[in-house]
Amino acid sequence: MRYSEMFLPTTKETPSDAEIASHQLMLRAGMIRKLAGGIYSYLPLGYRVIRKVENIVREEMNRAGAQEVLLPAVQPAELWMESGRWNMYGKELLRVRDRHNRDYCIGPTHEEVITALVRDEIQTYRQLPRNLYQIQTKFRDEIRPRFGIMRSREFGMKDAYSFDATEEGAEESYRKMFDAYNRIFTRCGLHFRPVEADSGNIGGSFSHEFMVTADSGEDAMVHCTSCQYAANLEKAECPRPKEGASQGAECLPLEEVHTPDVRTIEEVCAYLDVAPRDVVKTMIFMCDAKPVAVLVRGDEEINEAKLKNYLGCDSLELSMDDTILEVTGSPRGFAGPIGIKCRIIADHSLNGMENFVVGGNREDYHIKNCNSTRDFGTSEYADLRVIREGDMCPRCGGEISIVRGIEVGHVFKLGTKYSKAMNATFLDRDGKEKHMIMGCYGIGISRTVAACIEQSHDGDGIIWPMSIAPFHVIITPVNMKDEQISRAAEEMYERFVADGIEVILDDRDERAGVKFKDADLIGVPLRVTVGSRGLADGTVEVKFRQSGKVDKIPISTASDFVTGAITDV
RNA sequence: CGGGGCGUAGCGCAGCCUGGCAGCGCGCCUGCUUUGGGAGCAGGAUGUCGCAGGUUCGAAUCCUGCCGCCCCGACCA
Repeated sequence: MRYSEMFLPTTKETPSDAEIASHQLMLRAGMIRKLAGGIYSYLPLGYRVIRKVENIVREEMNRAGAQEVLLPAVQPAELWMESGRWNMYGKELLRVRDRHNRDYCIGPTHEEVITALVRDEIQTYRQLPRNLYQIQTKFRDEIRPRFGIMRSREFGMKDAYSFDATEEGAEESYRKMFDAYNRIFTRCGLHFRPVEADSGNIGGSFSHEFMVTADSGEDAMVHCTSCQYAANLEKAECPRPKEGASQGAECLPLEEVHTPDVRTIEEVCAYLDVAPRDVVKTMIFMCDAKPVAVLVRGDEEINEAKLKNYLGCDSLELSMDDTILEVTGSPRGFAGPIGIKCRIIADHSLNGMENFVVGGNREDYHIKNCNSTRDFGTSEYADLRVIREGDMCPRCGGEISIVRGIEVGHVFKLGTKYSKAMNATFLDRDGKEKHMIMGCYGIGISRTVAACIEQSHDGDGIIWPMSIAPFHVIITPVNMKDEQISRAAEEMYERFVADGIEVILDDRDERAGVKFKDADLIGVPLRVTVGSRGLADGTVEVKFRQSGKVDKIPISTASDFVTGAITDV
C-alpha cells in the first residue's frame, strides 16, 4: 500500500484517557478509535492484525479437526430460559426487545445456540464427536470496561464447542484444544502459560486458562519455581500443614480483654501488641441464605472461590451487619468462634495453632489464648485461603511465585451441564439415550492483539512479531523530491508487491524523521531505507524493528533478503 | 452501585477560584526555504466552552439538574 493513500491516522501525543501501553499505542498507531464506553472501531491497520490472528486461529482449529460455523449474534430469550441463564446471567447480558415485544439478548457466548443446533441435528453416537467453532463479535455489558480493548464490552472472540459420546472422548477433545491453543499462542509470538483454573462444581483439572505474562494484566497467576505446577489465584491450592502440627506449647487460660473500638486485624495487633499470624479472623458468610463462620489466620485472606466450591452452594456473600449481630451477638468487628451460633469452618493453617487471639462476640472485647479443640471444638478444616508468594508448592514443595497475566484463552470441560438442561441427547451403541458430553473453548481475539502489544513494545512504539504484523516491510524513501530516490523506492515497491511481500511504501512528502517515527510507532518488523547515501553504491538499508540491527543490502537482492527475513521467523 | 477526577478547536491542555473580546502547543490549509530520527519563516482556517435550566446588565467562569468519559472499589456462569 502507498502510505499517502492509507487511512492511518497516527498521533504524536498520547490520548489522556488511555492508561496502559497497548491502549495508548493502538490509539496512537491508528489501529482503533473509541465509539462509546467499551466499544471500539477497528481501523485498517488494527483490523489487519485482527485478521492475522484470526487466520492463525482458523488454521490451528481446522488442523485440530474443528469446523467453522457462524451463529446468530441476536438470540431469543426462550433459549436462555431453557438453560436457566436468562435469570442467572445478570446484568452482563444485554437484553433487547423487538417490535413484537419479544425478548432477545445480544450473545455474550453461544452455549445455548450451539446446543440447540446440535441436539436437533445429531441423533446417534455415529455422528460424534463433533467440534464446531466460530469467530464472532460478542457483547458483554461489563460493569466497568477498561484498558481499551483489553476489557471491552464488544469484542472479538473465537468460541468452540465439542460434543462427545464418552468421557474418554471428551477428554481427548479437550486435549486437542489444549494442544491447539499452545500452537496458536506460540505462533502469535506470545510468552504465555496455561494455568489450572477453577472449574466450579465439575471438579478435576478440566479447565485451563491461557495467560500471557504482563505486569499490566488483571489476573494473578501462580506458578511453582521448581515444577510445572501453574494455576490461577482462585484455583491455586495451598499446601496442607501436617495434621495437628502443634508446637507443643501449653494451652493458656482464656482471657477476655477490653478492646474499645478495635476492629480490624491491624488495630487488634497494634492494641494487643501481637503479630497478625497470632490472630484469627472470623468472617460470617451467607451461603445460600445460611450463615457460616469462616476462620482464617490474621495474615491470610479467604479465597471465596475455594470456599464456594467447598460448600457447594449457589450463592455466597459476606453477611450484612444484622446477620452478624444475630449470629455473634455483637456488631461487626468483634466476631469470634467461641459460642457462635452457626457452622464453623477453619482454614488448614489453623490446625495446630495455639493461644491465638479471636473476637469476643461482644462489643469492644477480644479473647486471648484461644485453642480450637478446647474452646470451640471445630474439626472442620479445609483449604480456604488465598495462596501467597513464597508459599510451598502443593505438588512438589518448591517455592510459589505469583506474577500478573492477561487471560487470552480458556478451555473448559462442560460435561453435561447444558446438554441436560437443554436435553441434547444421542442414541448410544447400546441403544440407550444419553446426554452429550460437552466442552467449550474460547480465545479473545482482540484481547490477544492487545496482550501482544503489552508484551512487545518500546518507547518508540509497537514491535510486531512477523506472524501477526499488519505489514512485513515499510519502504522509507528519505526524500521524495529527489528523483533518483523516489524512482528507486517505487521500483523496489513494485518488485516487493510482485514477490508477494506485504509492504507499505511511505511515499508521503514528509521529512525522514517523521517517516522513521511513524514506522517505529506502527511497529512494522522490517524497514527499508532508500537514501542517497546507499544509492551511491547501489544499496539500501534494512533495519529490523525488534533488534535494531541494520544491514546494507544491494538493491538487486533486496527482495530476496526481505523474503528470507520474513520466512526466517 | 459507592468514592475520586474530568468534559473548552481534530489531539494535548490553559482560562473558572475573583463573571467582562475564547486562548496556547501540536495537527490542518497556502507559499517560500529545508530534507537520514517528529524542520524554519510568513500567512490562514477551525468552537453548541458536554446538555438543560437558573442567578446576573453580562456566564466557559456562580447555582441546580442531567448526560458522557477516566481511575479506584464492589461485582464478574
